[in-house]
Amino acid sequence: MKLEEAIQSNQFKSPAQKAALNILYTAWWLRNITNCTLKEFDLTHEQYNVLRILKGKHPQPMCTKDIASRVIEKSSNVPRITDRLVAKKWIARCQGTADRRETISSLTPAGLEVLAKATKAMEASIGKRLQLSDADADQLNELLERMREG
Amino acid sequence: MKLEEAIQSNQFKSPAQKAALNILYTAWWLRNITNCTLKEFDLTHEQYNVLRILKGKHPQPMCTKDIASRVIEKSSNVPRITDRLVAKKWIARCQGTADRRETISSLTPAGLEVLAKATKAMEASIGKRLQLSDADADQLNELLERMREG
DNA sequence: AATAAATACATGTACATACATCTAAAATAT
DNA sequence: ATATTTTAGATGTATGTACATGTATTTATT
Repeated sequence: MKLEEAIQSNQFKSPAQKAALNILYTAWWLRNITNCTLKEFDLTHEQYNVLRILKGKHPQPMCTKDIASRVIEKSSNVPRITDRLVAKKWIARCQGTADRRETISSLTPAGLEVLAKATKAMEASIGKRLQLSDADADQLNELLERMREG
Repeated sequence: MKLEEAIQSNQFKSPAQKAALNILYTAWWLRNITNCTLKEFDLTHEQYNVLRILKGKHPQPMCTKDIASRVIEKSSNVPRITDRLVAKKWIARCQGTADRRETISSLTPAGLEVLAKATKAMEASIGKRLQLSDADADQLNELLERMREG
């Protein structure tokens, strides 16, 4: 859907302002697709992201600060997201031994399993909905990074 | 900041997957700038957006459904956002007369005033932080819309 | 060693999202 | 005219964001 249709407006102050709205709308569109896909696994977009981050170091555990440095939304409250993953027994948490201020999290076997299933579903759904050639994606990445240079 | 630095990772499955993460991160970056700018006006990004939508029809009022059709995040709970704007006396609400199911909102003079000040601050802050030529912005808009075609 | 500063993270609050359910009113069907 | 369906939006709950503050622990200072 065109942005103009999506937000019922075609009055933009500049191409850059339209691009800003377009990015915000596209981010919502992406989150919506992923949340729909993840719902059957009782996972939210953010919880899935934390599981993926933990997978990146698995079988090594990670402290909360390291997880936080890898999440996309930098104001995420990681302790609360991990609370919910602990409640579902997908991660295990304990106090750090070297530094006892740290809280150490690691994937459980059940966590690994749900992550594998969810990732498979995500790839199928993203592969279907997100039609973008490698060349276009590269160009998009370059423009986004140029935008944030300011 | 490059995406790789921002999320401490350079392991992307494809350019398209990187683009998806890049859009989510850039959306957070944009919301962060706007929230910082709007804070001195006691406005959030979403409240500001609703004020702007109302301005588009002002001095005509709008019903909740029409506002909802214009917001960027399509799962926004518009009645609750307008609740807060009413509490700050920036919009006035009443029941519709032609269709009594509708709730009609309109900007108050104080709402118009805060919106004008906030818009000025937003333009200054966006103008400074968002360096993107018209040609780049046009290309970005085209790529984002192509991405959502799927 | 004792004190001060910095760090890791838990916790509290206000606001927003995502989604389900409820109520009143309008539109439609019978 | 009455009953049914649809629509507008209010409301409830769980989750997440944004940000401030509190607490335990470690590091740095004196």
